[in-house]
Amino acid sequence: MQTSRDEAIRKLIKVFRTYGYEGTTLSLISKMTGLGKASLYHHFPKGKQEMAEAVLVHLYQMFGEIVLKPLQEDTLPRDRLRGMCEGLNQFYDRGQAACLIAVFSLGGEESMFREPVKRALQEWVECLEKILLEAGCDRAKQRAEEAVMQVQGGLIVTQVLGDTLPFEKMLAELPEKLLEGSQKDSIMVS
Amino acid sequence: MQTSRDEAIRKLIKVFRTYGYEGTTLSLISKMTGLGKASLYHHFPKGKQEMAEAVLVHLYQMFGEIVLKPLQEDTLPRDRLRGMCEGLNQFYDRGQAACLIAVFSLGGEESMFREPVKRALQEWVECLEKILLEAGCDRAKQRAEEAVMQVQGGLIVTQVLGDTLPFEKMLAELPEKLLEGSQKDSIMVS
DNA sequence: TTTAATTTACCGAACGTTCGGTACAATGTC
DNA sequence: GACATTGTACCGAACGTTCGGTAAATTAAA
Repeated sequence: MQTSRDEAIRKLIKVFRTYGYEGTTLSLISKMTGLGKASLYHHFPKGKQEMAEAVLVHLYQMFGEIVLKPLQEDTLPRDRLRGMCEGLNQFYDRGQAACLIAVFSLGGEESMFREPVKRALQEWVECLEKILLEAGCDRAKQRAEEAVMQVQGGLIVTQVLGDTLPFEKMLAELPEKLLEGSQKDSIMVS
Repeated sequence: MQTSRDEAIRKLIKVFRTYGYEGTTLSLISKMTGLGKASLYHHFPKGKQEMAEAVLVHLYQMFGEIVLKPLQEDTLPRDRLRGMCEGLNQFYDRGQAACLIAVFSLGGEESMFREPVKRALQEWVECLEKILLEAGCDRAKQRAEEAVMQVQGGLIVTQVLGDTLPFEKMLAELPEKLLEGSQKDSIMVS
């Protein structure tokens, strides 16, 4: 049955996000999913690595749906950015859920997730850059990168401090800040 | 004294920064330091945990010296912030070196480094906030938190993309951006 | 000042445990 | 009966840690 695997993946997401790849053990997975080793290896024959890959794919699709999709809508750039920020707040559970891009970036050169993680990050930056160019922003790529930095760092700060407020505040102001000084969407300070 | 404890710590820093706590094995440590396992236990009787703690303490002191100290100088707020950014660029090797605050934030509640890491982050935010208040900034705490987010996220982006440029650009603009709209240190846009 | 005693720094081998992974029989479901 | 799913027992490898012991430096006693 397909549900079982998808259901397992949904639970696996939390484990890998919380403990990282090396910190996630099979017994931990077994405990958190309620599945025995045999069941896990039935659904993921290649073992732990396949589980992590499945989680990565699942989150990648979710990210596209929840965060990137609002950027493709046919509305004002500012509204699209707001849509993305709402998506980010949901996707990262108000900053409480770690980003696998950050978590799986550990391990130096020999990490097996470097490339897909890098591509995902680049895609995000490019999507943002496109909107900012469209809105007439200068240094669009730099702005896009800095927005991604802000979000990634926001996740860390949130988790370390155990407070979701800074993350949500930051997200709320991100669209305005990104468009600051843009030509087609200028802000008049009262 | 052939290999001092401090010398070992200096080499341990890179290992823990690169591989995280769980990803750092004793054999890896042994290889990177050139010390046998028993020698490591001679310098750090409590083992891996003590090594990580020693690294944490060492980096904490270094951070205070290189990053926080410039904030206490007797100059203009903007110059102090510039000093901090120079310190950050050095401390994080242009964004190539991970921050243990982020790396050791993994592991959920049961992580043994949560508290010291949290305190270090709070101290950083408070130092920044003080400067921003002094400079007459509104929402000083929020600005301070967002600056820390920017730096933390910048490290992740740098390491994932393998490009130090975005991090250095971000640092270069951080002081101006932080003081934007402040009363005592306003910026005249030409 | 020689020498004996102690401490310091270091090592590889081995410990018990847990790791990720496998084999296979037993169960459930159609 | 066929096939997906699971529980149990088990594997070699790697984990963090401890062991017994060596070589050299330091200290103490003669």
